[in-house]
Amino acid sequence: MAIHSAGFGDLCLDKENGMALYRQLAEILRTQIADGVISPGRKLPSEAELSAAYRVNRHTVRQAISVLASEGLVYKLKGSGTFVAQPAAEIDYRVSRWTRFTENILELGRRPGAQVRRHVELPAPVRVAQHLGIASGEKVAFLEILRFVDEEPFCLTQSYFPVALTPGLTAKIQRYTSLYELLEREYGLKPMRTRSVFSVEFPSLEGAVALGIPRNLPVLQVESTMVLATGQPVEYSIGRFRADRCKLRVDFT
Amino acid sequence: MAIHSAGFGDLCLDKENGMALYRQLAEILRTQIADGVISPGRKLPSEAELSAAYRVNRHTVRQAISVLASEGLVYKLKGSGTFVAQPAAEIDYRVSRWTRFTENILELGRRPGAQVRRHVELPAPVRVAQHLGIASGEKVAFLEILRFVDEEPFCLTQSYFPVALTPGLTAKIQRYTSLYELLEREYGLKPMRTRSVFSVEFPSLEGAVALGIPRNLPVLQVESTMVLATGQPVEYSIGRFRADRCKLRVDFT
DNA sequence: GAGTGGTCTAGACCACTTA
DNA sequence: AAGTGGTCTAGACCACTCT
Repeated sequence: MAIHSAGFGDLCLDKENGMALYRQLAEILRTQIADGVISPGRKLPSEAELSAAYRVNRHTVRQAISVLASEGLVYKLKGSGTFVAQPAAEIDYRVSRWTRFTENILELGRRPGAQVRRHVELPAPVRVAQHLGIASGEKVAFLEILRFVDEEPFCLTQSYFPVALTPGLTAKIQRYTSLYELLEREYGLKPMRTRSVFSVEFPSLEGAVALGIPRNLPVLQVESTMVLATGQPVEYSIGRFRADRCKLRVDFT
Repeated sequence: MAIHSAGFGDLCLDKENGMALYRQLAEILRTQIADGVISPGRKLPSEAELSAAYRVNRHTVRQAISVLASEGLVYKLKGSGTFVAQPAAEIDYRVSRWTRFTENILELGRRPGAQVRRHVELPAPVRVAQHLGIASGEKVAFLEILRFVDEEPFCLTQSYFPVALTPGLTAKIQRYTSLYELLEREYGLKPMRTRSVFSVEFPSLEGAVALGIPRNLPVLQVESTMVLATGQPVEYSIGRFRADRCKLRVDFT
């Protein structure tokens, strides 16, 4: 493949100005991406091409690209090339007492989706038991759901429910697209969010694969506790959101 | 300097098992750190030592260490060495309608601190004007404050106030340790948080230096709008928290 | 001055994708 | 089969820190 871009002479990098070559190259590429010289989804020149064009070693090129990759600005496909990431139209996701994923996304005029990856009953781990106000080891229903917006992975959620409140939950989940529709129709439960804790974490290997991001891209994690009108805890969940796709908004009304 | 650690033979890395050498080495180091074999604050063996001990090239060692560095597990000091990061005792920071930094930290039994890095009046940028409900270009007081917990950088906050509501703010700020004490005593204002937007961002160069973190470590960003009892916006702020030091908690009471 | 991490080059082999 | 990124080695020079 030929290099289409004009201006790929060799004048560009300056060995004397004190800034490392790879930083200079990263800056050039960052600017070209920002300016749309290489548009989202398009392939960057290969490492060999950049190496030749800027007259630096291929490893120096790799170092430059790795900077951009660690910021999520580009992504690499083995054997295929390095591509400019989609600008990740940001989703303004509301977190409040009553908001639920499906309605939240529909209100934004986008298509919500979900895939149940795991559904089992298990003894409550200590941490989960504490949040649910039950004895450690008591049975809980565990759900792991990967959620999509416009068919793109958006967040991976692990939820725990006391089996006492939601008997048979793991069996019924496949028949619904919305978790909260299920809770209301099958059990007459209307959980209310009572606490959310926001933090930045790096995904597990499995989580990264599910969300379609590299392990070195951080996720926005939200631990939430849901209760009934009586105050009894009904759900403890850990949601891991793709940090490049959303901001989480809380309104203190 | 001699190598103190026992067990630094050469048996460890397996070239055949398919996992890259640098990943294997990263895993070994990660485990040693987790197990306390190398305790926080202590120096890792130098790149040259690791290279010799595990019989791999120094670049392979660097690649392994860079994995850990990008997770904030270790940090490097030029000319000095690579060190295990402090486990960063996590701070449970409450975000609510009325909570303020100083009280928040005092309640946790820790020492709050602050340093005003910038205080100027300037014409409101578009974005700021929108949030404050004023005309773009109208005068606002701009404050940049670096906050500490136990003398360690904790968050960097940029705040904007309409000058009309807080005349002379930038001149008075140096006389107070708590911003909200100032607002109440000098202007009789009791701002209430009405909205917070949480996201993950990478720090600017300057921000990274102030917070004492590398640029490739993400920060937890919180954009907040504060209003008076009348509903009039009085402050728009962007706080960037060290993600390794805190979780932000919201209670929906 | 010795030791450290930071940067750059050169060359090699591999597994994977694409055609 | 050709091209791509992934990994590893070897050797070099630098600026910085420590003592």
